[in-house]
Amino acid sequence: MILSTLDVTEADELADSHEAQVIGHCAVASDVLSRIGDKWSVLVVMLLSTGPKRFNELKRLIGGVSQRMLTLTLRSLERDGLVRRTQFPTIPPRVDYELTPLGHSLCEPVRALGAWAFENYQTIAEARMAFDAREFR
Amino acid sequence: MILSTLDVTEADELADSHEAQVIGHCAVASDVLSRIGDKWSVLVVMLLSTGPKRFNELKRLIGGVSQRMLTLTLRSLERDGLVRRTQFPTIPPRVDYELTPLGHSLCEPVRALGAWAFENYQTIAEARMAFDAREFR
DNA sequence: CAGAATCCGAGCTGATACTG
DNA sequence: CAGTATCAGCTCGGATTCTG
Repeated sequence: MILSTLDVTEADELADSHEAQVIGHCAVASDVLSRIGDKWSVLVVMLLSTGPKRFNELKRLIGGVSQRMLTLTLRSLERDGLVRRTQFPTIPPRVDYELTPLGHSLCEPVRALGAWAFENYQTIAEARMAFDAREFR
Repeated sequence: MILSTLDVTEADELADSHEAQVIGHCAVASDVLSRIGDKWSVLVVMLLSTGPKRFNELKRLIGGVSQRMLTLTLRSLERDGLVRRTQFPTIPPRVDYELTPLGHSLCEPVRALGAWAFENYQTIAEARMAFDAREFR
């Protein structure tokens, strides 16, 4: 179970140290990150932040995702209560996906991280090139 | 190459739409997330935010990490310019890891996400249980 | 102490075909 | 349209062993 990485025993053992709090706090942050850190979740959440979308609409917008992965991504977002799925029993079937309030609240910190990424990804790219250049001496 | 998921052709094709910007912006965010969204990077960065640490010191503090994964995590953080590695040619060898200014700047948005996680992970856990309960009807 | 190298199994992923 | 089912390929990650 992902969200119980920090079980009670471990927490108690380290209860006093300052690092324990850092670890505890970050274990939770880490779990959330590994949840939304996959290839598609953030993309989906951010696209849904502008309003409800249908399945194939998302698929087209994202572009590089297989229908299998989009299904799995949406299902796990729904499971975590970030996305609400509404299906209309029409023919052909129609399914809408939209963010829950919880999903919307996630957008803010994600946008903060996105802003950081946007400001620094060139620096990162340069650091990588410099690093890789030193590899081949 | 991770940071070029959004290549120029795609960017041009979608240049006008509003979603294009969402996608473009989020592709970068997504790359960064998939970079730090792995199991250990955030933990390492946050631990280093309190000061330089040695290899086995980090290993002990984190607890559940194999030395292989810690090595790989540190190396890729170093490659991205988030961590500086300093080795002292003593016997036994000693290696210090510390955050670069770039690494420190990452702490802020990550902390924001951590705060969100801390506030909401119980809600998420409940949503999961509710979802899983509905599975078995 | 701080790794590098190797092996190997579990799990993620994409492609493909099928369904209501 | 919006999925499900199945299978093969590949990557990830842990355990173990070896080195300067």
